[in-house]
Amino acid sequence: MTKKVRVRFAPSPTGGLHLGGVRTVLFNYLFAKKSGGDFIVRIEDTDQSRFVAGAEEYIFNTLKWCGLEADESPVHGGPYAPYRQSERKENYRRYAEQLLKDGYAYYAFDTPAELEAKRKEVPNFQYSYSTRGEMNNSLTLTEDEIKEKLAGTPYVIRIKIPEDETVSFTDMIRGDVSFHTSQVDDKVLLKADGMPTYHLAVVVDDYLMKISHAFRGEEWLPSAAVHLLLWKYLGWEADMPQWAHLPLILKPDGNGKLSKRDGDRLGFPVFAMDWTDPKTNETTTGFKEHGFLPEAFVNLLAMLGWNDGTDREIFTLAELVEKFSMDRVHKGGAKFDYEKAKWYNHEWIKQSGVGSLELGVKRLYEEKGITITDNALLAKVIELVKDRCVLLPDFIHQGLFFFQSPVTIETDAIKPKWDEKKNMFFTELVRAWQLSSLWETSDLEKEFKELAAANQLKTGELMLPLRIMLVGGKFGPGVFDIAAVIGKEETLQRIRHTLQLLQH
RNA sequence: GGCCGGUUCGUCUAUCGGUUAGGACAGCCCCCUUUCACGGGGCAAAGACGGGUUCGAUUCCCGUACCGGCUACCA
Repeated sequence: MTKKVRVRFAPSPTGGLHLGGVRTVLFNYLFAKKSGGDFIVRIEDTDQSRFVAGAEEYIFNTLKWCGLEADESPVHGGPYAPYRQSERKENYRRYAEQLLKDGYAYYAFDTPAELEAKRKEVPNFQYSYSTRGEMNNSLTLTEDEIKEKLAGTPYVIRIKIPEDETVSFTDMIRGDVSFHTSQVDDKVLLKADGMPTYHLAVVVDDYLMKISHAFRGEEWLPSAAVHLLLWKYLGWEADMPQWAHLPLILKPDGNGKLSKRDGDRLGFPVFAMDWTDPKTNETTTGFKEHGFLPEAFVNLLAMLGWNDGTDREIFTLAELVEKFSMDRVHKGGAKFDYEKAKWYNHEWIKQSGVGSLELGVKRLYEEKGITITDNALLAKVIELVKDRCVLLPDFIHQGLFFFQSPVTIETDAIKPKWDEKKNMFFTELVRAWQLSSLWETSDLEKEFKELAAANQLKTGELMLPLRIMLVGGKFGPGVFDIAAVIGKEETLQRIRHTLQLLQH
C-alpha cells in the first residue's frame, strides 16, 4: 500500500491571490508531486472572503495558468467536499462542544466593548489563565447565570490554555520549535455568529480531510501552539499533519511583508492575474497581464525561497518537481526584486520556441487593432525580435513596423548629417532594388554595399538612415533582415516616403 | 513590552569546519554590432558584533545588536 501524501492550502481570498499565496501553493504542489501524493487545494470562505464574488474561480484560474492543477478541490469535487467553511458549520460546533465537555474550552460572554475597556486598562492584557478568573465566562459565572446568558446573549467559545506547559513540534523547514503556554492566550474558537475562527477550522478540517502535510506562511508560526493543543485536546494527536512554515516575501525597499500596496507604489504586479475587487471595482494588475509567461512566473517564484544547491536558475515546472526537496527551502524571508523577475521572463521568452509564443503575440497585436493573417510572417517576426523582448507587450514596439508603416519617422536622427550625396544614393538605391530580382537579406546587403562603394560613401553612414526609413526609430533587428521580411514594395515605399519628408 | 523566527556582496543566493568565500540580478568598463538588443569578456561589491568550542570557524554553541512575524469574535 502506497502512502498518500496530502497537502493543504487555505488562502485568504480577500480578493486576488498574491505572490506569497501562489508560492505556498507552488511548494505544496512540488512537495506533493515529488512524494507521489495528492495535491489538495481547499479554499475557505472566511469572514473576509465569504462575500467576495468570483474569488474562488479567480484562484482556480490562477492555478490553472500556473499549471498547478489540483487533484482535489471545490471545483473538482473529491471525497471531502464540501470545502466551503459556511457549508461545514456543524462540524466546527460539534467539536467545539466536545472540547467544552472535556474541559478544554469554555463559554465567554464578554462584550467587545468590555474587552476593549480591559485592554485599555491593562496595557498588555492577555485573555489567559491569569485573567480569565476575573472575566465574564462560564468559569466564573454560576450555572444559572450561564444558562441565562446562553439563552439570551451572544457568546463565544474559547480554548482553555494551560498555565505551565511546553508545546513543541518539528517543522519541516525550521526544525524543532517550542512555545510555553504561559505566553499564549485563550483564543476564540467559535465566534458569536457561529462561524469558527481559523484556529478551529484548520484543525477540524485538516483532521476530517486527512491532511498529512500543511504548508502555510511564517506568520502562522506563533499560532501553531494553539493548533497543536487543539489536536491534542480533540484526541487526534496521532493524525496531526506535519507542518511547514514558509518564509515571507518582503518589500523590495524598506522592511516588512510585501503587500498589494507596494506593487501599486513601486509599479509592479503583486497578484498573479488581474483582480477586480467587486466591491470597489478597483483592478489590481497581475503578472499575467503584465506580460509574464507562466513558466517564468512559476520559475521565479520557486527561486524565491528555494534552490537546488547549484548555480542553476532556470527550471521548468517538471524540473522543479524532480529537483525539489524540503530541506533546501530557505528559512529567511526574501525581498522581492522586480528587475530579477523581469530577467526570468526575458530568459523564458528567449528560450521559448516561436510556436509557443505565436498565440499570445497575435492576441497582443489584435488588441492593438492589427489583424495578422500571415502566420508565416508572424513566426519570422517573432524569431527576429524575441531576444529583445523582456515582457510580452515588448513585441508590439519591437515588431509593429513589420505589419504597418511606421507612423512617426524620427527624421531628426538623420537630418543633421543628411546631404545631397546621401539623397542621391537612396534615390539610386530605390532604382537598383526596384530592378533586383533577388530579395534575400544577403542579396540586399551586398547590393547596398556595392552601391555605397560606387558612390564613395561609407556603408556605416547609410545604415542608420535606412533603419530610420524602414523602422521609424533607432531600434529593431538587422536592417536588411527587416527589408527582406517586409518585401520589396513596402521597403521601397518607406524609403521614398522618408525621402520626401527630408525634402522639407 | 512579551513570545517566536531570521541574519553571507545593494538584492536573491552557494558553501553540509580547511575555498583566492562561488553564481545571478542591478551598476560600471571593454569586445561584438556603425540601431536597440542578444552574446562574450572584465571591474567593483559580503560572512552584523562579541565571546567561546576547535589545530582551524561564514559554517557548531552562547550572548548582544539589528530585521521580521505574532500578540483580534482577521486570516
